[in-house]
Amino acid sequence: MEARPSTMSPLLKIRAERDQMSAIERRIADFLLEEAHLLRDYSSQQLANALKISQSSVVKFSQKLGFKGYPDLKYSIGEAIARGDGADGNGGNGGGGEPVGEDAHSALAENLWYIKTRAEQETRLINPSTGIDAIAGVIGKAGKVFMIGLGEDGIPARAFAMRLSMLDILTVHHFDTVLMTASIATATKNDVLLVFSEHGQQTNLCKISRQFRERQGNVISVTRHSANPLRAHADHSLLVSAHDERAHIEPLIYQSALRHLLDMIFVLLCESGKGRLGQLESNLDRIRNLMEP
Amino acid sequence: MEARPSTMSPLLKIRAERDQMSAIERRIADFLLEEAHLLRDYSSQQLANALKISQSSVVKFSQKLGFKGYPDLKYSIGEAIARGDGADGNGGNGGGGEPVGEDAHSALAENLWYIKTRAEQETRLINPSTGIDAIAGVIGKAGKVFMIGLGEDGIPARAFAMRLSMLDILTVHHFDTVLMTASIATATKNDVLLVFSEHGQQTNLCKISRQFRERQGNVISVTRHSANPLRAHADHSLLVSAHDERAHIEPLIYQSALRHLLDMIFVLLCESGKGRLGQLESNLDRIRNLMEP
DNA sequence: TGCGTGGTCAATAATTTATGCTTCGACGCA
DNA sequence: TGCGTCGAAGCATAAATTATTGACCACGCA
Repeated sequence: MEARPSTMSPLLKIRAERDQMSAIERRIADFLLEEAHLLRDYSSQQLANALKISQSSVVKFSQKLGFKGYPDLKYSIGEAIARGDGADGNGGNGGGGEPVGEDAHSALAENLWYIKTRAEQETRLINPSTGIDAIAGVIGKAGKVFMIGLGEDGIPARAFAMRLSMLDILTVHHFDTVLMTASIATATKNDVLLVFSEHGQQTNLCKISRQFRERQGNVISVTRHSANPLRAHADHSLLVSAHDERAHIEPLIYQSALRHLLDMIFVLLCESGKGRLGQLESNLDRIRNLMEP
Repeated sequence: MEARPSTMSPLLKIRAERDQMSAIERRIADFLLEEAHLLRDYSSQQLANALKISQSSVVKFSQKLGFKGYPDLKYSIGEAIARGDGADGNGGNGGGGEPVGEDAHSALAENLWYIKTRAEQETRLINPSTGIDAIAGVIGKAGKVFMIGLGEDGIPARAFAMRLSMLDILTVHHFDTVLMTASIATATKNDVLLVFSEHGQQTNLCKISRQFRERQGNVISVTRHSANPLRAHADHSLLVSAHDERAHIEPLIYQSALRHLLDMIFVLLCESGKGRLGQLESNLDRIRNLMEP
């Protein structure tokens, strides 16, 4: 049993999991995020009353998050508030110790980076390290790696595909379900399919995943941390948590957090020995030769 | 009755009152002052056992100090510890930075993020905000925006192109110098060309830039912060600073810093009024419609 | 010695939390 | 469409924790 949700702010964790929650759980989560400071005088029963739900739901909520029970959650949130963590949006710069930028641009840049940092932390929390290892292992041992991502999801897919190619991992990348359907006809047991889809709702991608699994391939989904059919069809899944109320900001931080996750896996692959780094070096050399002279 | 012992740290209060306490109370006080961090997993009964006293003494102790009861005291001490208050005497980690992650993965992830953060800061420093404004202005007013980037440089180019399209900015993106050469035949005065090239050494890209300028277009180079020919041929330039001795890491942070820079520009464009956000919204809606039903 | 006071504890009442069981609704699959 | 499975929510209740009560003891003082 996991003793406690790491040393990280429980509020961060709650935000991270929020998407994957049921309606009632979300009610609790929102209350905690908004009104955390009121929690001190709330018993689980009172909290349940305030939200018009049953007391047991509150307890189960706490346990699902990895706390021993409601009092443990409450205690932990108390700590977080005292620390100035989370909750207030971007408020008192609590953690980083960065000096505040003097001009508008610096402020904007810092703020954006701060949000990205939070998303990265949330994302880290929801991807168990055993899962990441497993995924790195599967990719490292794969025969062929197939990748697909539509629209904006195609970008990280392509970036990751390039990276893998540099490690001499045979990678096939498509922007297109039709081409991909054709490609996976050649898939066999040791192959891997990475499916990128922020919301995981495309039925076409689900179909492709199913076909791929019928051929004994390993499917890895890469989606937002929400319940979604794509994830359900996958052997492994990578999850991303990234939130901002502004619709034009959210995609930026989604991509940033995802990128970091993939970077992690790339680094793990690089450092998994087996001369990966040597392969990378020689590929870089060849590219340099091609470009410069 | 005093609802709560003011806002003063409970540990201070305990120390203050310690001298006027009975022997047993003093036992409790000392334990709390010394071992406050253990309190989290102690119920009033357990604490009593540990001190070989009765549970009711613990409760009465709490109430005497002005707390509603034992849980209230416990909560309050939890806050105090989180705040770094009193107790530990030597001030521990000075109150600054983040706690170090517990497992290898967290450490790796945090370290990588730290390096990215540094690169972002460096990058911010070398791009004058006037330059960024100018570039955002040029793009915002452009007729067509052309983009090119070869190999890995194609990825941020493509990502940025997608973003601009969402703002109803007409964008043409190529991975290929040949196609690009053809495309820019249509370029005119208000058009913009963004050239992505980490090292800025490709002569083909320089040529394209030159041709583009001959047609009165605006050329923006996106390169590393080094003296390079591409930059020399551009009207504006975006610069990226990203360093790491490990060859497999450096590209990651280069991309990250670059991405952030482009994100900044995107946000500036979004917030430059003129109904940009509205356009973005409606584009997002249309995409959602296309994907889901 | 006898009395009042303050402190402690064991027993128990009250409250709070955790769990088992049941029902309900969503979803995948045939 | 219908069926089976699964998870989520609530109710009832068991378990635990916490708060209170009253008895007992030690001590100071008249």
